[in-house]
Amino acid sequence: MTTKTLEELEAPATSGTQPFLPDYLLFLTASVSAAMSAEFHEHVRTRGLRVPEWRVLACLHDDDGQMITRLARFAMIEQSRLTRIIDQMDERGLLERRSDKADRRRVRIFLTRAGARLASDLVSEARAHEKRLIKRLPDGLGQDLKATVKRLHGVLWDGEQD
Amino acid sequence: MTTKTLEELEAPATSGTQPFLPDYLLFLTASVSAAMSAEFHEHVRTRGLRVPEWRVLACLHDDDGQMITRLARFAMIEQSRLTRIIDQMDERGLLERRSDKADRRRVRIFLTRAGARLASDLVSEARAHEKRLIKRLPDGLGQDLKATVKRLHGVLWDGEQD
DNA sequence: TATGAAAAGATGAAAACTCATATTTTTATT
DNA sequence: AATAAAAATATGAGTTTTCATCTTTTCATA
Repeated sequence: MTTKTLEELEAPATSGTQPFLPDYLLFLTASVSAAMSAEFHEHVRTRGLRVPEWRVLACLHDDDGQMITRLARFAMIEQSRLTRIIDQMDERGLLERRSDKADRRRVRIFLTRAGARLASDLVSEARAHEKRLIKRLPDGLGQDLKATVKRLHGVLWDGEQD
Repeated sequence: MTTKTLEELEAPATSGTQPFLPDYLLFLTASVSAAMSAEFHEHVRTRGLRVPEWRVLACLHDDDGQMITRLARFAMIEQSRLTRIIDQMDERGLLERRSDKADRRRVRIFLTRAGARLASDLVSEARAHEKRLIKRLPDGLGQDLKATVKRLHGVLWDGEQD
C-alpha cells in the first residue's frame, strides 16, 4: 500500500468540460440494467443459483434442447464457461446433455423434471417481480423502456443465426 | 462427460405457454446493453484495458479524487475487487491513492497525468463511437433509448448518497 | 469520555473465469 | 474421395473474482 498523504490543492484535474458519463448511452444503459436487476438477482441467489445459471434455466424454459453455442450467445456467457456451468447444473440434476444425432459435434441441453420445475417457478417469480418493478417507476417509464429495448433487441439480433 | 445418446421424442418439455425472455424487461435490457457495448469494449481491450478499468478511468475523468466505495458503486464493481483493480492501475501508473485527511478511513483516487490522458482519449473515442452507433440504428431508436435510460438513471439513483 | 456500532478499505483462500488450444465431426474444395 | 477449413465442445493453466473477515478510523450515545 503506497498511499500518499499530500495535500496539494491542485487545479481540478477533472474534465473542465461537460461530464461524460451522465450523457453516455452505454454507461446509462449498463447502469440502469444493473440497478434494475440487482433485486431479482439477489432473489435468484436466495434460490441457490448464480445469475448465469438462472439465465440458462430461463433460456431452456423457453426453448428446451438448445445447443451450447446458441445458449451461450443468448445467455451472454462465454462458451467454455458455459460448458462448465452446464457440468455443474448437470451434476445438480437440473439439466442433461444429449448428443445431437444429426450432427454429432453438437450437444443439446435439456431440462430435467426438477430443472423444469425450478425454471417455471423462477420465471413466475420474475414475471411478478417485473410487474412490481414497473409499478414502482414513475409514469410509463417502465413501459417506455420495455417498448424501446424490445425494438432494439429485435434490431440488434438480426442477422443472428439458428 | 455423460452425454446421453437417446432419441426419445418426448412431448416438448418447453413452456407450452408464451415464451418468457422476449418479453422480460430485465433480460431485454441486459441483452441490449451487452450487444451495444460489445464493439466498444473490444476497442477498450485493444487499448490494453479491461472493461472495469475503463469504467474507473471514465468515472475519474468526470470526478477525480473519488473514494473507493463511491467509485465501486458508480462503476458497478464490487469493493474488494475494485481495491485490487486499483492496485494494478496504480502499478501501471494510471492513478494514485491519497488518504483523505478529513477522514482517514477514506482513500481518494486520483488520475496521474498518463491516466488522465488515456481517460480523455477513451472518452473522446467513446463519444465518437456513440454517435456512430446511434446513427446505425433505425429512426430515433437511439435517442429514445437514451432519453429513457437517462430518466431512469435519475430515478434509480435517487436516495444514493455522497 | 468510554464504548459499541458503523463505515472504509484491505486481504486470504476458495471458486470462477478467461484464453488458447485440443478433439471430434462436418462442410467445402479440388 | 481426399484434404483443408470450419464448427461445436471440452479442457489445462493462469488470472480474476468472490466471500467472509480483519483492521483502522469515525460516529453515536449513554
